[in-house]
Amino acid sequence: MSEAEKREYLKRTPVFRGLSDEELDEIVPLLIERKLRGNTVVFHEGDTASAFYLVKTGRVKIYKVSPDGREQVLAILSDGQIFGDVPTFDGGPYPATAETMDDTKIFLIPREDLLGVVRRHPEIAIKVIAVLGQRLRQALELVRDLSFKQVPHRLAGLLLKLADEYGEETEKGTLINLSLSRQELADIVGTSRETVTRELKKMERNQLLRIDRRYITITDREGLKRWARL
Amino acid sequence: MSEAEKREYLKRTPVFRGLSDEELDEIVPLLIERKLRGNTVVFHEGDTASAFYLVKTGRVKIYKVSPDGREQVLAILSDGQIFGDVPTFDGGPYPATAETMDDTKIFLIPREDLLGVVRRHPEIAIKVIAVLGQRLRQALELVRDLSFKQVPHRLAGLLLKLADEYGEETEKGTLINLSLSRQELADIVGTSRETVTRELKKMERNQLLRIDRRYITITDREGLKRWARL
DNA sequence: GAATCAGAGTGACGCAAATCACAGCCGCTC
DNA sequence: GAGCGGCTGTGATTTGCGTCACTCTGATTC
Repeated sequence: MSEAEKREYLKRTPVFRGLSDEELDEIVPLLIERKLRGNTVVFHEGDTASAFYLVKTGRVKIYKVSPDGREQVLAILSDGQIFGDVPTFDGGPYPATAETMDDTKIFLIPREDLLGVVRRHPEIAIKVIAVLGQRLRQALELVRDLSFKQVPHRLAGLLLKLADEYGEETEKGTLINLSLSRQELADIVGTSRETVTRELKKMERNQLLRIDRRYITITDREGLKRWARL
Repeated sequence: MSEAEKREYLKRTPVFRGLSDEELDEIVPLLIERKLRGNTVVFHEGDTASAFYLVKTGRVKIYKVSPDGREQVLAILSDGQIFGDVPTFDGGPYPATAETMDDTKIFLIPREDLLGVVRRHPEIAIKVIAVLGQRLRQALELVRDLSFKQVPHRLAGLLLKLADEYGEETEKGTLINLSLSRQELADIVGTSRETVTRELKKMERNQLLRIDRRYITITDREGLKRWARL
């Protein structure tokens, strides 16, 4: 990938957006490109931070694991999104595990290099604050959902969010263009595979959506919103 | 409160710690002191941020409310701790409600004033990042607990945390020197009042602690840790 | 086309914890 | 001291959902 392309890429990124070309030229040489197969762990929760990551192509999931192996997904990241930011800046361990979901291209910037850049351009710190604030809001929304909403509502809410982010309009309704297994849906919502199956069926029976294998088409968005109690 | 006292106070605060006296002198005049009775709402979730707060005396709880009035407490803050930071820096609405638990003295700094200070002293931004990182880790721990642990373990974990933060050693064990009602404990752990009662009794029966009204003394810390599956 | 295997659907069952419904129990004030 | 209102403790009941134990489906490989 050429320098110029990398620069263009950085401009689409939440932390480096809005920097001048000269500033970006300082960052570009720090980018290290990596290709990863699907289901590759980038780092484990608890590892000490060595780098800051950016997703180029493919999807990366960030999750916590319970002692008995259950997963709670915190975020699924794709093009232009960053991860491993918190530990890079505060020096602590990664608070969750990061794993690729498909074949993926990522960039990484070694921690020390990035800290140098931020020291030289403190205005980046303001952007970082914005990103962390965003993350924190997200995390608190998850807390609210886990604490107050029951599974069917959380699931419906997830589908609506996925439709917004990855939806594609068809004559039947909004097709969620993101191939997730029942287990993956369960890990996001915080429930079991079986319950996802059952609740999806229930929604289908209520004419809210249509299921075809892994593809879900939302046919009644308003109804689904009511179902989600949103 | 005198200027000098305010300066000393700021030095004990996570964001302003480590600043020079001259820098602090710039901040001191921005501090506005407020006395609040117990159970006073400082701001509601969703309000647009007008200021940044610091706790002087008393306790402030930060929490989310469900549509039917249940509360999930995110943090209980006391001397020297700050709140309302995220929205102050990213300009969004407050992500949760803040309410005093007793008669309280707080300081506030209007948003615009604080942003001015940070613009003039970008090194504060680094501190802010550290605080947000800390908050985010905390929030993710809460997610983990809600998602993976069941109520008895969460409750035991809370007691251990309270013992660390507010504990006082006695000959009987560690007395938790913080008067919380069953309902408040329930709101922190994310359960019901009745369940807290029952689970506390269960721990008392198992010789892990002693209950005297609102005062809990932990008599077997190791046992309690095992109970918490920590 | 048989064999294999991961993912998906389904029913039965059990259990943690919420909810409901009361009955004490302090600390108030009048 | 009677009455009152906010916290507690307690049993009975309900329920949401996880778990278990299968079967079924549709790819993939031989």
